[in-house]
Amino acid sequence: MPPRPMRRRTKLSDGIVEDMKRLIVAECLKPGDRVPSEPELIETHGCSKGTVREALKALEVEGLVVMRTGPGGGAYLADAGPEPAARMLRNFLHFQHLDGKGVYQIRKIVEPEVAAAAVGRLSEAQFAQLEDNVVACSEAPKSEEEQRRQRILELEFHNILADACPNPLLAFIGRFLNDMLRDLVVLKKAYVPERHRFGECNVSYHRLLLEAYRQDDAARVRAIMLAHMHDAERHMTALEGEVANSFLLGFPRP
Amino acid sequence: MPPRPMRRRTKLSDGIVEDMKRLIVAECLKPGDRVPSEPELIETHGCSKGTVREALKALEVEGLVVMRTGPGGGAYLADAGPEPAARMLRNFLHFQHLDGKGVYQIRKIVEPEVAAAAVGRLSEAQFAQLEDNVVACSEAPKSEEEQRRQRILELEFHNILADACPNPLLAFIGRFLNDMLRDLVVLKKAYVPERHRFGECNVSYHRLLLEAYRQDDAARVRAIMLAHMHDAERHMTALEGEVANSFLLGFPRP
DNA sequence: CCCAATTTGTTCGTATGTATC
DNA sequence: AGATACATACGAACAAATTGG
Repeated sequence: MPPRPMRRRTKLSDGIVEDMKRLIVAECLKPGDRVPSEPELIETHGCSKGTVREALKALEVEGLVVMRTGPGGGAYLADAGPEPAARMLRNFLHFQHLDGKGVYQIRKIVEPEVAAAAVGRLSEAQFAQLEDNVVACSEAPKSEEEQRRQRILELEFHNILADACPNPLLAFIGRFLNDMLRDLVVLKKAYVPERHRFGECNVSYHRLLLEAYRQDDAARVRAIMLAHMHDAERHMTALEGEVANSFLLGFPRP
Repeated sequence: MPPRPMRRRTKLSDGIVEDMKRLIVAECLKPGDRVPSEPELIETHGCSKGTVREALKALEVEGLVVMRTGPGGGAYLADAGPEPAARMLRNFLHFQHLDGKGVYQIRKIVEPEVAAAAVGRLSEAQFAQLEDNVVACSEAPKSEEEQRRQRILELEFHNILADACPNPLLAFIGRFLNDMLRDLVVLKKAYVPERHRFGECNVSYHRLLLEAYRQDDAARVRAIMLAHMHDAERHMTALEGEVANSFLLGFPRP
């Protein structure tokens, strides 16, 4: 009786992926650690090179490993950063429809929480970044392109706050929303004077936030951010024509 | 001048993945549509089977395509459900540390918003599901195992509300948090009588919610849910020993 | 700077399973 | 039932990249 007449329902490579994940948790592997190389996996799983390559590819797409060539190369555990999760979330939203109103429905509740959580956790370097950001956003834009870059800079202000947020999932959500808005802003041709007023409002809110942060006043930070979000939503919905419904390709990176 | 002497920096399969994504957005492909099959991709990209298989595998992991064997088989576009994004988010959180307190920090702001957004959008079938859920959770559990299943059922109550939430991203976050808590509950040995009181509190909140939903009272729904979350957090933190720090393996599906 | 070793990246040929007609 | 079309898997080879002597 042959040992392997068992009908297989799942793909071989999926089983290898499962085994690798189990190995990672079982051995408490940390980022930078080596995981079994192609020849080793071929031996341990008794399958061919192409199959283990598919499994490694899957883990690579999930952001769990990075592959390196050459001696000492192979698959190394990579701490899955936020990028793969954000990419999948964009894939998911590509087939849904999420408009600017939907983004702000979440942002209005998330950003105040992120901002409040960052109180007392801002390093001197981050304070400096925030101040630089405010002054850079205060300068009058000389061109439409410059105005667009300022708008992206304004979003960067919020990302700095997310950096200081100790809750990793909350920070992820905040950053994801910011990136989403950044994607929208490049695809939108807004009425320029209107956008100028928008920018002036934003930077004034940012100044107020900075002041409240210096006083470690969490309640005030939260209140200012909430007002900021309501105001931004108002501007956004006033400007918005339609929304980008293709998040599939990654965001344009500057 | 040959068309392809360009030095390649990225893997061949990654380029194919990019091309496929561009094709999807360019042709406005919808779920169920066919994408080029292995032989076609071999032809169009001038590479071998193994390479296109890696590319297809990557798209499969991202949840963008499903593969079918047999005649008429091949790669078909699948509307990327929430599962791949949730999986990646778990990968990400595996290397961070997120405790129950962190989960509830987000849940306290997300669930009231989800609940309020569901007001006026519950179908009759969903009302029936919610009512069935409440009565199922009202019965006194006869065993610890049954109590555990009731706790999972209570989370299902919130997932039904997320189903009725029209904001896809907000619903995703709510469901993700629920799944996370479901993962925690199976890994935790809680003090049984304490958990019993916990369950009674939960179901009474659910009853209040159901009542407010019948009256389409969004403000009351939001207020009840907020109180519910605060109460649940209190119970949770009282019960919690440690937290699962390995979300890598998928959630156990009942 | 080149050479050699090591490991991934890629190709081809072939065989098998599976679903459709 | 048989033929067809496609994914799945195996194995052997070669190419490219990286490291260290």
